[in-house]
Amino acid sequence: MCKTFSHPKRLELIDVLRDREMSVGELCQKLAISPANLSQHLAMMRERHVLLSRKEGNMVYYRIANPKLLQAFDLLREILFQQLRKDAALVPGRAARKVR
Amino acid sequence: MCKTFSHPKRLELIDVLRDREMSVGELCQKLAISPANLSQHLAMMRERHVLLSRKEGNMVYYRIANPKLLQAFDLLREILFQQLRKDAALVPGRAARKVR
DNA sequence: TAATAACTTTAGAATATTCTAAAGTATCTA
DNA sequence: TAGATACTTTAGAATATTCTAAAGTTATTA
Repeated sequence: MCKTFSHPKRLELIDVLRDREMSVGELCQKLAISPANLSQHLAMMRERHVLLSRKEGNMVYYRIANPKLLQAFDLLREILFQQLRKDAALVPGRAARKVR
Repeated sequence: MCKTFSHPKRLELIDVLRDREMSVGELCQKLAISPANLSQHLAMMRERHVLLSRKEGNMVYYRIANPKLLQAFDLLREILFQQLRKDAALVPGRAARKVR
């Protein structure tokens, strides 16, 4: 499952699907990626139960399978921001500036 | 940072370091992996601020940099177990058995 | 101070992932 | 029903990751 998170476009995918499901066409535009390549990423995330898909007529809609995934990602994001604040504090010219 | 999680030995590393720091030698035994290879994984995780290291005499001790990482992993683990329960419920012969 | 122990680094071979282009499958519309 | 739309699949080339073996550090011990 964690392999699903090791590609920037796939992380973007999770972020973009955070609030609502989207069709492959929409995702294709948002991510600026070829349909074939997008479809491969989507298939892989679906097989690993990270995304769910639903077909409606001509179009296929994808959504995040489990809301806990978003909770986990919010925690990881917090870690990242904490780290960025620490790193910024170490840059001499900006040591005094509080990054909030 | 998420690339850090895309290799089974690195996930094992996080799991093994959950409760306490460990020396490279100890980790090498626990994970059954060559020192050189382990050192590469450790270096990569340290550079990405997932692990911290501390040198004491001859030995180097590694630990998890941020406890929130463990929270995030517990959430992912829950997702995985929820999924396993769903999958088990779909196997005909075991449909009636409650997996708890 | 020479030898050893505990790690790390480097280079390159082995392996895995990712992307592109072309062909394929449903579904819809004129 | 022919063509178009929306997406998927396949094959293989391009790229990235991982591992192994050998050499390199640093600290300890005889």
